[in-house]
Amino acid sequence: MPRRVTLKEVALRSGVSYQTVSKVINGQVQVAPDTAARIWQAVQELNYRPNYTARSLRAQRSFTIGYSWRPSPPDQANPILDTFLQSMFHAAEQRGYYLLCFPYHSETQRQIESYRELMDTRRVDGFVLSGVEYNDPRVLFLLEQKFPFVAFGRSNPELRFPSIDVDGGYGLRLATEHLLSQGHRKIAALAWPEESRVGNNRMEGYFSAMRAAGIEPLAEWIQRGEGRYAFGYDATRKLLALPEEIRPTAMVCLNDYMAVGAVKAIQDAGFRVGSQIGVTGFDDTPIAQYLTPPLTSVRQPVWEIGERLIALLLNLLEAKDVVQEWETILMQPQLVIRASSRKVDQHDWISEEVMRDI
Amino acid sequence: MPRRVTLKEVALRSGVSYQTVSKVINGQVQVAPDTAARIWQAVQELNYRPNYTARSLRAQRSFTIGYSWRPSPPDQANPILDTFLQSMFHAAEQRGYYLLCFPYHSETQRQIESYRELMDTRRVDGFVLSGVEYNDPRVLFLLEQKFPFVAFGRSNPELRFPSIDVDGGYGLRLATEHLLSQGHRKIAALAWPEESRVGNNRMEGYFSAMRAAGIEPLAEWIQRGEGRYAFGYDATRKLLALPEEIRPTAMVCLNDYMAVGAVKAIQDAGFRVGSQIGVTGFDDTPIAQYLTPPLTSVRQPVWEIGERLIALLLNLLEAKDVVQEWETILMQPQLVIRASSRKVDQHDWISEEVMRDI
DNA sequence: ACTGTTAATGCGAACGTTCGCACGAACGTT
DNA sequence: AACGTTCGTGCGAACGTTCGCATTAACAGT
Repeated sequence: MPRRVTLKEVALRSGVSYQTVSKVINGQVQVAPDTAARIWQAVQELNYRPNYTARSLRAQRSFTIGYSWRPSPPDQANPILDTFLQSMFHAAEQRGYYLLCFPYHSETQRQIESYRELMDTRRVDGFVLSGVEYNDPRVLFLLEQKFPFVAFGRSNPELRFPSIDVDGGYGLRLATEHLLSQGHRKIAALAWPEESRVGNNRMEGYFSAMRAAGIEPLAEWIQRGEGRYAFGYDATRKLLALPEEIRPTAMVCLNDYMAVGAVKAIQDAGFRVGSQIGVTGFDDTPIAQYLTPPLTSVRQPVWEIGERLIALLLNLLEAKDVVQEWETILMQPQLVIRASSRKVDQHDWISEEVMRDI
Repeated sequence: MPRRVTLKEVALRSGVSYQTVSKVINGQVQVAPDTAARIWQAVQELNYRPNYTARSLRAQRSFTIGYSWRPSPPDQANPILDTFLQSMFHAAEQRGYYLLCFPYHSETQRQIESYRELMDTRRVDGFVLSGVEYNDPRVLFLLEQKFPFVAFGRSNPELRFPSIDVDGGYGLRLATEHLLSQGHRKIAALAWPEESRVGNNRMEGYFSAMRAAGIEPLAEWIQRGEGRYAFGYDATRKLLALPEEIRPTAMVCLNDYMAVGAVKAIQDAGFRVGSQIGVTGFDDTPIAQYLTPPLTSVRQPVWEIGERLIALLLNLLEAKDVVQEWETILMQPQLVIRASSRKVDQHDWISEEVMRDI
């Protein structure tokens, strides 16, 4: 590990004071052309780079952003994590920042302690939050401390902070309208518990699309539970056991895992997914397109969200004075239509799939 | 954003010099009991925390570890990323370190530049690498610069650096032996190109298990290509088109995506997966257990790998003097047996699955 | 009472930057 | 020739720590 080159060494070599070197490098002053040339040459030859720590100490800024997220259970991977992280790294790097990632603690006390530690020791200049919920303790804490942050997701409407969210309602409206267009009228929904902010946003789209089509969803059609495979399977069995006249012929699911469970339950009950019973998921999990049948799902513009979150935060950090009023930026997801929601016959989508692969 | 509390303010409040406060906090000197009490009280009251940047500048260490990884294509998510990152964050936090994550650039020049930037500016004390290959440019660069790092994965045997790898050969041996135990003799392999170091390690397990059973694998059985769904599908069609006497009745796949493609091809060809043709994957992708039939796969001890990598690196950083000779630590994966490789009849595993879900 | 030892604390310097101000030289203006 | 301006450069200080050494006070041993 070669010893570091400092400003003083560059200065010595180019025959000026080290402060002058600093100013030339940062373009803060005009110097004689040959002085500048000597300095730049020395910088090249010695391969000088300013020590980030010293610069931070002086500037009282760390040029670092903190990010932590709730890990997904091992059987239910987060399909957007990789893309989301990379998009933030890229956006940050372009403006000279890096992301510091730190562990997620589930106990509130311990969690807040992590954030406090990083801000009090001045390791980070701001935070990115994700998965915020109603009365999120991190949001309350950071607002109280007046520490800069942005969030992926909304919280209580009265809490004002810069955030970006996917318009989940729009996504579910797309899915519901698509199923309606396939001729379905009795459409069920596999949803999350009522405390879920994200879940409620998405369900609004389902309700509004149904009502716009003149259909009032029955209470029996709304199944709420943990968003997992097992719940999707069980809930769908219940739905299929309803009397013929109110038995759903399609279902929208708030995530892909529930949808996969639903597909399995439908197949086990002897129905055909797509041609008989339509199913849509949410998230467009990587495996969704490889399922049998391929799953229709809602895809979020993840890369763009990451980029815009970082831009938002850095503008906040670098703004001198302005105190803004912040609104949530809503981004529109996209419906990826595959065979699980289309009323084409089974042979049809199989050959299509085969053709694409050959 | 409340202004920071410094050592001097604590000193003022407790009536000693700020240097003494520093020493007491770091436990470097013995002081009179009441002095210590006054200092600790002031620390409490003012909620003092040492400025990390100043400490780093003085210590010439950043207490930060850099990590970057090749992003997975959006249709083929990395199933272990979340767990791997969290395990490293936790291990690092316990010893007062954090992880700085930075973008992955595919052009070698640009990529090395990222590493150089972080080490030259002293932003990180060391790196974690993953997915290293033969003659990995990052490895060569860091070795040449004598900059501390550890790696997840092996490179050329003559390059010595601390690393941990999964014994992929062992994993494939387990899978192959399991298929042999189910009565299969003609077992094919869906593999990566010959340049793949990881692929070759895994294939050794296949070859050794086959030969130990007295079977010399036919060249036709080894299909090499990109580890994706489409390749798995195509390669399996070719395998199934072989003449009856050498047509494989089972196949091991070097990852789950190829295995999913293989399953589809087998089903399209009218065979039953599991009871007729056995399939195993690798990685235990989260969705593997929800497929039809559930996929037998090889699971890596990801959490432990992350923890041990960090421990290895921190020991390296904090070791005063010792120059060690480093060997690769091999960790053993685990075979998760599901219906895709078992010769039970179809009804059998369906009811088993249903029972678990109810 | 004087010295030697130990315990408790203070002081100055350093880590590598950036920033504001001052200083001298060169230049054009009256 | 004297005077303001501009240009190019240097100097001292500061950011908040930690570290080694110096200093003082207290105390025991002769």
